Amino acid sequence: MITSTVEDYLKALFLLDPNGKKRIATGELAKATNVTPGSATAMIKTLAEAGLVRHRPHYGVQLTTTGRNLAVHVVRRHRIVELFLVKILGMDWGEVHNEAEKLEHAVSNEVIERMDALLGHPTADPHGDPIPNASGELPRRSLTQLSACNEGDHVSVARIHNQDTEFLKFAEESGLLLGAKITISSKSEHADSITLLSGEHKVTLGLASACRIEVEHA
Amino acid sequence: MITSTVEDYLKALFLLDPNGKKRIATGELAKATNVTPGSATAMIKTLAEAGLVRHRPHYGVQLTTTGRNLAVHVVRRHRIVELFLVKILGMDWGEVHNEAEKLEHAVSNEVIERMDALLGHPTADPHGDPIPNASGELPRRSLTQLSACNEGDHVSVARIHNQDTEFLKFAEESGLLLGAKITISSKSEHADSITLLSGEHKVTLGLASACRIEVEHA
DNA sequence: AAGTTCCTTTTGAGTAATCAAAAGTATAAT
DNA sequence: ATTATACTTTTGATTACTCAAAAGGAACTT
Repeated sequence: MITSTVEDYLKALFLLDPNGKKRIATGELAKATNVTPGSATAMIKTLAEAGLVRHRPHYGVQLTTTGRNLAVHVVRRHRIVELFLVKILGMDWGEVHNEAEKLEHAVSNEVIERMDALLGHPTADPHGDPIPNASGELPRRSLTQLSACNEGDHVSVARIHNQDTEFLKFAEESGLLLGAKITISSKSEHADSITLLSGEHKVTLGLASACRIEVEHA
Repeated sequence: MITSTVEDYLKALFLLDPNGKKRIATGELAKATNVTPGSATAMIKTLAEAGLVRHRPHYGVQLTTTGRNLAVHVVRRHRIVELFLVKILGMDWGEVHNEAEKLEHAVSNEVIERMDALLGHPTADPHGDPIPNASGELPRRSLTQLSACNEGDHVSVARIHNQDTEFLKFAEESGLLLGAKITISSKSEHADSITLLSGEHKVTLGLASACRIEVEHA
């Protein structure tokens, strides 16, 4: 039986490495799923027995094709639900992540496909995260991390890689909404910061935050 | 912690006796929740310790005010979700019950209140079952069981008390949809059946089925 | 090569739920 | 008043998780 706990572990593995190339450390998985390393080891064993992951002790773990397929559909459900909550129910994009964490395990395929149709088969959720299609394929976009942009670049915000409600509130107040057109006014590796103009707003971000924002060149 | 299993037991108790007057037998509860009597006994103990039910061994169990309050909100979530699935996502009314069984434990208050508003604060779900309001009060309607109607009565279908997908499909095909205007053409206690006219359709029902349909006099 | 550190795995124990089957209780029937 | 029946409760075991803490393995430093 695929419990919702199992779905959470699979999803975590997928999000830690969407391409399925790396080996994931037990501790990394434990951190991502908010359990102790011992719990992660135990679950990895269960997943390996079910053929959902490959595991070599003290080396690392990796999704199998079956495991990846399940994981990608959990992510699809999560992201469609998020978009649905924002677009149809009018919820705040900062609140919907936690809500979707629960719903992703409860909604059926039928409901997801109907939401998908109602939303016009979207390719990205309210944070700009790509929505896998019904066959489990991820749409490809060529995005750049904001931290990699240079002075004078004109770009638009395409993805905000941070589920923290407080950060999202800050982003919103700074005019860093999805699709916002911004100009890089200065960048300093030494000061570890980047300053940009977004409409009326002048915002300075640390590079650690800036690398969680992805942009599209105009 | 109120687990979704606890919610299911509370909901079952509520549905077995919405007014909270009767004492419910362990076996009845076990049947309603699809567990063995032993499991029900164990859970009753847990619920009693949490102050959600009153229990006297070998006598019966009853919701406390706290328990009833939780239960009524589970029912509210269930029925709003059902209506939402039919009205907004266009699903078949026969399919939505099982879907809602899962979602009732996963949707937050916030989502429910938004769905409620989107639906225009409805008072009944797709089966005609009353939707408790946000304070937990059930709307009152004076309905009659179809089985209690007499020859010549003109009534309209107001509630279908049966969650079985097959029965609902049959009802739909027989023109027994919510709001349908029907005329009782004959009734026989001996034959245990009632015959009615619904538009073009002439339908004969056993009284056992007929008492699961409630109607409103015109 | 030995030691230290960091990470992973194992072990033992707990919680929340389940079932099957044994034991107990209440009611109704003789 | 005893017995039969029908239901309820208890008991013991199982599953799917969880954690804390002990034990083990890999790799880097000296």
